[in-house]
Amino acid sequence: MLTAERHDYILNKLRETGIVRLQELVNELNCSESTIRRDLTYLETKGLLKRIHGGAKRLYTVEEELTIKQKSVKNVHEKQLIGKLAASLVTDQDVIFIDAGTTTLEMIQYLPMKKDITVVTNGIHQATLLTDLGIRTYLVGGRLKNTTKAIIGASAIAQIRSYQFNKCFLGINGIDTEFGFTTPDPEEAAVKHAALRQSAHPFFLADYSKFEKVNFAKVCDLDDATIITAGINEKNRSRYQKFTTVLEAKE
Amino acid sequence: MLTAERHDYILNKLRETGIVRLQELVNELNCSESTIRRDLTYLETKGLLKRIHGGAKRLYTVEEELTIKQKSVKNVHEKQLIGKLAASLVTDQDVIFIDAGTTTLEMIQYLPMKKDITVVTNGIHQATLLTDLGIRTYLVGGRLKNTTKAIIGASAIAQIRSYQFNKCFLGINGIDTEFGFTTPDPEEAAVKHAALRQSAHPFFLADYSKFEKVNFAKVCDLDDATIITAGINEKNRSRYQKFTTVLEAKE
DNA sequence: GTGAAAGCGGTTAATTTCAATCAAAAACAT
DNA sequence: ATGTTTTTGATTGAAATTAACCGCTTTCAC
Repeated sequence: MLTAERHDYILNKLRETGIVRLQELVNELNCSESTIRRDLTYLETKGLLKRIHGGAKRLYTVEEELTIKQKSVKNVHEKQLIGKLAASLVTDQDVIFIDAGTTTLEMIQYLPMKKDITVVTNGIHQATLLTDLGIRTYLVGGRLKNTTKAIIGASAIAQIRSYQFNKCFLGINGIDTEFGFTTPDPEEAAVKHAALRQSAHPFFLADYSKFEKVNFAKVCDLDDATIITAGINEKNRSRYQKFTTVLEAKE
Repeated sequence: MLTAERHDYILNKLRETGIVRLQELVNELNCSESTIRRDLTYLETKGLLKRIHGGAKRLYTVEEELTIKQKSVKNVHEKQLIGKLAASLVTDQDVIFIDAGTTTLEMIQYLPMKKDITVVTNGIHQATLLTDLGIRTYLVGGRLKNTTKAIIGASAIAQIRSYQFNKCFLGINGIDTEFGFTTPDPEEAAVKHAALRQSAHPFFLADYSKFEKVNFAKVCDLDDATIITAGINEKNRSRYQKFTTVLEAKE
């Protein structure tokens, strides 16, 4: 039994049942407790499951319980640096897409210097803030997702397809050399993908915690977009620069 | 039975029934009283439920947030009465449109009793509140108007035209026997008109201060929709009842 | 009121699960 | 074949989880 085989087995079982017991896995996979423990620990560092006493569970439910406000507390400083750098890339006359999410929210406050821009967004909070700042704002229509306050669904994607953007700024949950850019919700991934395809210059905004993580739904490959980050360690910087452009925001 | 499994079970049951009894859980989960007690205590510290004598209940953070938002609004009491009456007109399986504006906002808090409804809205605040209450919500896309946080424009109208509503609930600024329903912004009037045309039963929500007023842009004639109001005086009631149905909300 | 029943929090001891360590086994490169 | 790295399985004491028990408070019927 190969390591990767066990990992697949565990993830598949998790996807079906939502929860797995360590002892069950020991029986079903015919290996020792230690091995399963190691597997679970590894898969947790990759962000693919959540370990619990006696086994592991899918983190989709956990993801839901975190509200936007709780999330926005994390890595605020890095996100502000990223936001500042991202906003500096926007020039006059630009038509840009800004994704829902906490990281992209940070860039909006730095936008007003750019007098004449048009912004399309699928985030409620983004839209509110943008109009408050007097920026010409279009909100994409469609179904509203409760947890992230993002507009998703076929209608949203159809609308995005009818626009052309100079740049788009997307949030992302996981960045991995093998699996590319990933996010937990397939519908959100589809929206991001649509925006990306309509953009001349697509950017992903991601603080250091997003690297070496994999989520359920893939948006695109690493070389399809530029990464804007901050607080990244030396190892990850050199590793990911081989695959795509990595812009690092500093003080 | 793993800890996390029990927690999920408890929270799900709570979400459905609103209240759980400790002894019920002991039977259903096959574990001791102490264990359930510990679970409930833990979940309470996490802010996921409220312990009560004999079990636990769901907590409504949403209602508390409501009271904060309501402060800067005029004629709150009348608007609440109107909102309650309007919500009572919504039945299971309905697909309804709710307009942007403060009056329509009041009706949303009374909606959750209606289990299975779908709501389309052009108001940012409406959309946020609706999803918080767990109602299936679609936001119309288009340009976002700064002052009222309403979505307007050709794209919004085109989207509304692609839906069919059982009912629509619209706010309005002026009601007059001669000029009908009017509002200051022609673009908002156009959105209201579009929603009205797609609805089997259109309603206008208006407190007493809106009668005998005329604004710039006309939405439709008096007999095109039903009026839901409160605090109206005797003279206006008899006058407007000649033209259309007037529902009056009382204590 | 009064007593019985139900519910409460805290303590305890037994059991299960955990992380860390180490040595054997397997895979790999030279 | 030899040495090196990776993977695995067994063992350990520590930590977490559990059911059962205790004395106390609340609730309810009479």
